[in-house]
Amino acid sequence: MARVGLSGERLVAAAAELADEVGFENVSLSALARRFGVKDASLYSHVRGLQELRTRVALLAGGEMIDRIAAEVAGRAGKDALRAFADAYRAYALAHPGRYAATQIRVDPALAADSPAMRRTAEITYGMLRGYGLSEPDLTDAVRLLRGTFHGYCALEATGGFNAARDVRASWDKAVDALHTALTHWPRETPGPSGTPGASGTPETPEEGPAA
Amino acid sequence: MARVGLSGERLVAAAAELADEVGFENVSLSALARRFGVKDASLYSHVRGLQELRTRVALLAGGEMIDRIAAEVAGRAGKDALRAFADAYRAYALAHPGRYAATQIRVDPALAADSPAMRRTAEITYGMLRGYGLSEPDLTDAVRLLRGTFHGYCALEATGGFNAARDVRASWDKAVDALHTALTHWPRETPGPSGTPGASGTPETPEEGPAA
DNA sequence: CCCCCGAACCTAGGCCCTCTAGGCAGCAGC
DNA sequence: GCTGCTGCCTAGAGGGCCTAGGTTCGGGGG
Repeated sequence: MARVGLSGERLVAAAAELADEVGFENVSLSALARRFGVKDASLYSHVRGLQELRTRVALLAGGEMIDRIAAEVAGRAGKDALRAFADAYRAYALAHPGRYAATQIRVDPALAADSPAMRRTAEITYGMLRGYGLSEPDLTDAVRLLRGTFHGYCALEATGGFNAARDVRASWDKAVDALHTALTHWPRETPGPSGTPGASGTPETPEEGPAA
Repeated sequence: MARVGLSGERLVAAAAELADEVGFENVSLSALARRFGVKDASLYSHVRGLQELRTRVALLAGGEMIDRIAAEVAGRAGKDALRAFADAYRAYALAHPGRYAATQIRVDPALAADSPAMRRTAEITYGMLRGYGLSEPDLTDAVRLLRGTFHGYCALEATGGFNAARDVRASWDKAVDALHTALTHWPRETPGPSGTPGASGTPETPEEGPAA
């Protein structure tokens, strides 16, 4: 039979495309094999199974996403950087819903920890926040707030959670503005009576990026 | 054979429990039937299929969730109400991960629109924001920001997205504080040159709740 | 009390999916 | 041209969703 020239990379790339078309949870090895004109059992020489395929798509998408974000954030600071980050994030999530969904799966922390995408994401996120003059643990708290808001907003928008007539893009701009004011007026530790312990230590393990 | 006494309600309730145990995406009709000591084909007299089961679990969970939230928010206003809402939201999401995941699936908008849970969620959310003195379209924008942040934060926490050593609960408190300051310093329309149209009309279709 | 009828549960089977075991054929190097 | 690796194959087990049609249980009317 004519050899198609399968490889792990080609499978992962095709799976990412398929995910954007039919949804991440609907990518199946069968469908992927069909797309290559090949039997599903043939894929197992290149990919250990569905799970490995999924995590490889997740890492691919995480890398793509942080590259786009980094390109937009580069050279900007403060509110400009925040807006660039936010818009690039949302643009990727909307343009590549399947890949974006992939970035949200649970991945073996050890495997994720030494993925370059994660390291880059952490660097860029923390770097973007440096202009706001926060220090640990507020930095980590702010990163979590941003990641949560960006993800939740895009997830709700993608699943049709926003039904009101209001334009989503305009709402998004306002949300980013609101996050900016939240960051500039960040609730500092007011040393009240018996304040929280709040270990203001070193960065330790930085918060990671979308490819969790 | 001994009749087990199946019914749509019992199936949905059991599916919700199963979802909390094994994850929402892992509830299968087969597993549900097994749990009742019954063949999977027997479930089709009570439930049209997997999809209907899922959306019924989603509506159940949405109702439970907004009930808990309403109980906590009742009698509070301003920042107290926000904190009560947020904490009840997160508590439900962490205590019932499967049910919570169910609330995030895409549901037929027509079906969702006349679900009492959705109406209640919209009422309570908008009511909670009334103290911040916002008017449309800022109200809708603020609702979207809150929903996005709450959902994204809980989703990331649930899927293990927060790896840093920082206590998540403390981060959450800070995030809610930050949202409060964002709401109190909400970016108003500064009528600059050629400002956005910004139809400041009536509430129209209010934003709906977690049971999207 | 009995019968009867509808509902509750069953078996059988089709289709799709994942994954394993083992076979054959095309391409590289000798 | 031969050899051997490996890319792709067939065969098959196991599970999930769902339909069609059979059987038996339980309650209500005669």
